Amino acid sequence: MQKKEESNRRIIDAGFKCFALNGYKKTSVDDIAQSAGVSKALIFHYYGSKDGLYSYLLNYYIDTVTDGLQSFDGLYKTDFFERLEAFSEAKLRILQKNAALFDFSMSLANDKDQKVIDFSQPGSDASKYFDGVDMSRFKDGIELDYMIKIIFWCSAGFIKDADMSKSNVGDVMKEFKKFTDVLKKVFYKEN
Amino acid sequence: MQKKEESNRRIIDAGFKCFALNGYKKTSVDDIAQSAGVSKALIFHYYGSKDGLYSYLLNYYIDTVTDGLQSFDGLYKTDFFERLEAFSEAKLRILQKNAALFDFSMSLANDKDQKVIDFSQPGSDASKYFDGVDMSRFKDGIELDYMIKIIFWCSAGFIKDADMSKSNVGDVMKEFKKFTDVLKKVFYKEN
DNA sequence: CACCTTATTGACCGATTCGGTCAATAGTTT
DNA sequence: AAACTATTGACCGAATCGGTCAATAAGGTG
Repeated sequence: MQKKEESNRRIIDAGFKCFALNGYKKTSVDDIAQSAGVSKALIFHYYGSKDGLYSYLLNYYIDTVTDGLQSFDGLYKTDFFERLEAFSEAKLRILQKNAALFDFSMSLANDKDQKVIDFSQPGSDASKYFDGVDMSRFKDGIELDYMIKIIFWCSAGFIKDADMSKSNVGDVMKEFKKFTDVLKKVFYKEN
Repeated sequence: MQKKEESNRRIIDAGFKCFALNGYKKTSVDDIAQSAGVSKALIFHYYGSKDGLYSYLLNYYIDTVTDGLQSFDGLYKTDFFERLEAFSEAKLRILQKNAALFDFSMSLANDKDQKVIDFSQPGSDASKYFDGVDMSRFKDGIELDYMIKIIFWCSAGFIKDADMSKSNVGDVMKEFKKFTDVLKKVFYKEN
């Protein structure tokens, strides 16, 4: 009887989606139950309370991201774009496990509910994943900070537009590489 | 007695902010009243109902954007970046009137409430403001679509990061021009 | 088939919040 | 102080909130 696991999976997905969309306070258990296509009573049966479900989801999210990035194996790459691609792919592979995880992670920073603030970890920022990168290949005539910002705006825009649901990580990364190739071509010195 | 106008102004600001944050259904009149620092009764006294306030805000938003873009005077510019700058500045000047307007406009697309869908206009897309632009100055070796996407991702990122509250439009545009200069330098043919 | 176990639900609870009303109050002008 | 306007606290019935529980539906096993 693996019906239980599927119901549970749907509750988790719906929970991430709803909490990401409306925050802790403005999300009702009824919302999640309806989104999951499951009775409200079942959610309380599994998680005891709204708090219980939220705590579970938050830990689930933290564990997933931590585990995923712990195995990040791109730190040996010194080329900026190779590192960016490796990091983006690692992140995408994590988020692919659950499409709503990404929205949920974005919503944590905006949720003003004390319950969320108390739980929230001091955000795993991306900067530490870019230590020891070789910046000397960037063009000299253009301010480096601006190029970096442009690159990260593009990454954010790409990941936001990317349709993660229907395509696999490999395809998405192939498309992403086309953009980094353009950026590399225009931002790196010519030689 | 212009106290009335200030209270009204605060209700409008708070209304935009709250509706943008949580959508129509998940926003309570109490939320708006608290955010505006005003009693709930006053809101009903001015606007009659939650519907009434929302309709007023929606029309206010539509009128503001329509009026603002009607006077857009950059259509004669054929250079892509000059047109982009002119369009961005026009948009910024509109949004500067009310900081919450921008968030509100973004939220309209996401609000699934039927009340919002019924009211919502068919979004004033930016594409028609880029007719007749000269694309021949872009480099030949790079796919044009990718460059365009990159440029618009950067615009979105910039406008999202920009702190509209403390600085005036002129300063923000000066900073924006630094970025378009970088993009122009790397995406235009050299001559 | 009957029997047992597990998964799931509809109906319900008291408490809170919802949109909305209204008589009373505070502030300003004359 | 009288008159008027702006604003509010207290309150309404209805809806929704988080949460409970007995009943049921749905396998698995003999």
